[in-house]
Amino acid sequence: MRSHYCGQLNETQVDSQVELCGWVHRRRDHGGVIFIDLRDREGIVQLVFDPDAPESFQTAEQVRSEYVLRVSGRVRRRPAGTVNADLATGRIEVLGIRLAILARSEPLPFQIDEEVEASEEVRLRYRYLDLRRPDMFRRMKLRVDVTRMLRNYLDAQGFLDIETPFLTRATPEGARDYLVPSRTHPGSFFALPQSPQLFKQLLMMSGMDRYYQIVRCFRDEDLRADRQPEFTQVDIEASFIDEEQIMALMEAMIRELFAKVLEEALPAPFPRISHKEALARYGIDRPDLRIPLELVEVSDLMQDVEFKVFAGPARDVAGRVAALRVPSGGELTRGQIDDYTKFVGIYGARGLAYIKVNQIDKGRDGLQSPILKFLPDDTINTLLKRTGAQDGDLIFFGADKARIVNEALGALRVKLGHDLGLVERGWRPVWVTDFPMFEWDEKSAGWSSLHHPFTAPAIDDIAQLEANPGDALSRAYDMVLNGIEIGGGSIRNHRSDVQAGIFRLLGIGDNEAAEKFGFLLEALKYGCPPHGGIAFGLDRLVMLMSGSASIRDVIAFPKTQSAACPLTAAPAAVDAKQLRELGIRLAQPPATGA
RNA sequence: GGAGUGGUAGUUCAGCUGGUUAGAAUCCCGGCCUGUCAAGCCGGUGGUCGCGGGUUCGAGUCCCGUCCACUCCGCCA
Repeated sequence: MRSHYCGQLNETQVDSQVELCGWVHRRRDHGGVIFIDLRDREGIVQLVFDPDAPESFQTAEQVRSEYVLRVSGRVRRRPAGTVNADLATGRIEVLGIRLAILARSEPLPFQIDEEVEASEEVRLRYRYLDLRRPDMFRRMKLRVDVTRMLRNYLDAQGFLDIETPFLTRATPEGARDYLVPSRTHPGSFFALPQSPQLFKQLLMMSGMDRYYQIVRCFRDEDLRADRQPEFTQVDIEASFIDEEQIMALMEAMIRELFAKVLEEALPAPFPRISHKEALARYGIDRPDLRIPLELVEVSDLMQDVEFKVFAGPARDVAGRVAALRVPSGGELTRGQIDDYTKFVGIYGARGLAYIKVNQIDKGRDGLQSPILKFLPDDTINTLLKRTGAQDGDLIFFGADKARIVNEALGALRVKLGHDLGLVERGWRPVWVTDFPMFEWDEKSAGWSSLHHPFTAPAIDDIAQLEANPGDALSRAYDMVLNGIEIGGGSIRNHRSDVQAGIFRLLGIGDNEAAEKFGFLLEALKYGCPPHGGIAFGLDRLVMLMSGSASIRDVIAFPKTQSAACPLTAAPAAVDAKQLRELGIRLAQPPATGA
């Protein structure tokens, strides 16, 4: 039916007969000559029809946008002066000899490849049309290139692609599960996996040694631009390996990925930063190193100042006072500063103090700020020195609980970086290590895992761990690229006593642990190799690599922010019969509509 | 659960402080046109102003509620 893809044609086919199939991208009817841009996934080529071939010319007159055509014709060089430099096939055209309309098309709800993009709402409703756009095809193709390269790498390293169940059991901790009712066990439910975590660990206990899977995961939590209810992980686990070996293997994989797919060189090795240092310098555990701004610790300078807003948090062990120097920030208007104050309010900050640095060699008189009168000279001098302030700068301050200061100034740092055009070009990967094992959860008044409950602690003395859970570090590591966490993993607990101790610390009683994780604790007793792994967010990785603003743009059929599919109108009510078979009765009648 | 932005022709948008018959571009339809490539020129069709209520002599515009989309906070081991 077809001899070439439209986009593959070039001058080497001149004078040869070709057969093409594709969609009518555009049609230009000059009365006596008709041009049709024929599009397939590989590109666009111009067809020409003239009245010398009356049959095909008459058919071409009927053709409309997005009709599906099959054409036989002769490739020829375009006449002088009519070459289109914007088109890959612009030096040639195909003189149409025979033309068949394979399918007609009604006018589309939106135009393909228009510079004015349709709204995402419309694009998702007609996703199959949206995917016809060359931009979207390129993204899907990039995703294919990425997964192929990752598979090749992992295969070459001896990792085995092994499938794990989608119908599994709900786990306490972690995200809300998507549940699937069991017909054969009325009243019981499967859960869709949040990740294949436990299965991949069990595979290590099975002696598979090295496992990987490119696998769908499900989490019933609220959505974001980089979060979908179903998403894809590159899930990896290996036995008899420590964190150094895993990290070396994985950053080599990502380096090779960027080198082969994007022809971009990533640093070797990736820089590393401890969780503690990341919070201190960037206020966040996934720093975007493209932004040159850093938080500066000034708690020690503010403990005895008159200004209570600073002195209070400075003296509080859980508090923090930090500064953020904005180069040339003196140019910010009062209105802009008000907007940034409003911005940090989102993160719970109650204000945003600042000092304008007009002329640094004039000391106090060269500065401008409502808080200046509260600060003694030596505090000001140390502050200026420590922040490296220069004439024309502005220094923002955050003072509150450390968590609020970090989140507010961390987010402000990123926002300022973008607003002021300070974001460096390129790729800045970083490993974040030395995470705390646990964090205190105010709501449940208990410890919870920062990573997940199967992560090994840096010390394997359970008594020591239980004595000071807040100080314990874990053997977890996150790979962060340009401020986005693209992967995270850890060395796991391979001793049942350590694992059981961690469950106790997390407030999971022995009975509950036995019921929910008994199979894991049991498996740990039968010769579990030391093991660890990592999981990459494939969607986020491809989003970054394609320069997309949302993972929806790299998923063929994504959900909206309310976790619905505009194309299929899922989720939807089901027949009463289906519910009866599952032993389910609805507490509320389904909302009627559609 | 919360904050913000948006919802007007098939599509992308404009519509001021409430005031006549809601506009533009594009798409679509018809006509002209033999070298265009976002072809051009002439003409035409196309509207539940998201939905419901309220204020008013009068609502696309103001108020209340609600739905949808997007961004963010919470949430996401």
